[in-house]
Amino acid sequence: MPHALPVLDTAAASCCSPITGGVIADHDAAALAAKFKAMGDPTRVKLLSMVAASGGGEACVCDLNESLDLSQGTVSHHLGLLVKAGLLTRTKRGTWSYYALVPGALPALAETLQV
Amino acid sequence: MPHALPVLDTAAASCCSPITGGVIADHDAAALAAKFKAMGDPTRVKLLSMVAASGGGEACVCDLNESLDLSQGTVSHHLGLLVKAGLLTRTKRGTWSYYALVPGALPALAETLQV
DNA sequence: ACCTTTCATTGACAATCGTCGATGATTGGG
DNA sequence: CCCAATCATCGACGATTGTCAATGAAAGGT
Repeated sequence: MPHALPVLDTAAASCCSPITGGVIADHDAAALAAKFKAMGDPTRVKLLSMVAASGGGEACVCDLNESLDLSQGTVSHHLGLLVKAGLLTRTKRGTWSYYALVPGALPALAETLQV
Repeated sequence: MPHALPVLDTAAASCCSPITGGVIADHDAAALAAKFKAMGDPTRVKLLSMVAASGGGEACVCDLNESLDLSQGTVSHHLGLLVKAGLLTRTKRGTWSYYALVPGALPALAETLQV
């Protein structure tokens, strides 16, 4: 390739190593960020942990509420965010609401962090 | 166990399955949430991806800047947040700044998401 | 010595977030 | 039929966030 632009060439050589590939697409970056954002709050991390650790993989709001020292409305709000992010599911049985992990959601996220 | 409190017992049986254990401690929840929060923005996810995909594991700001359609100051701000969160390191060489992944930081996070 | 380049930092602004109290919607029981 | 319990939703508030334009700091080249 004759007539390459020498100015650009030397500039690149002196400073920048090109991004070699594997850079995430905009759409995927947004989707990933949305899930991480949902986990970017201590209360929601604790909620996920409680649900994951609860027997049968399900937890009732009455459990989650009383061990969090937050108003009931606030806890409900956090749970709603986790559902909207695709990390939890909500099932109403009678008067009670039960939350469970979306199967595979957290492992799928973990995958994106592996080398 | 005689003399268990029947009211509490039946209440628990009708509603709540107890958190069986393994619930994350407050301090750990906060630490985890801080890292996830740092990844809870599309721009920062792309930055991490670019650094991870760059040759030699290092990326210069001049690279990162020009492919992001954001002001230089904004990109620098995001990079600073990722450094503060313990996900990236910054090394100045001459006029240029190079960012690299903190070794093991992302795999450690991935570990916390595994079943 | 000056000027340019590279990058971090500051100040400012709108937008979003976490929280609460209060209200609303369902369900179950007397 | 009404009442109590469970939980979601709403309105409001202070605090934090993402962004930019502008400025500051340090290094290199001429």
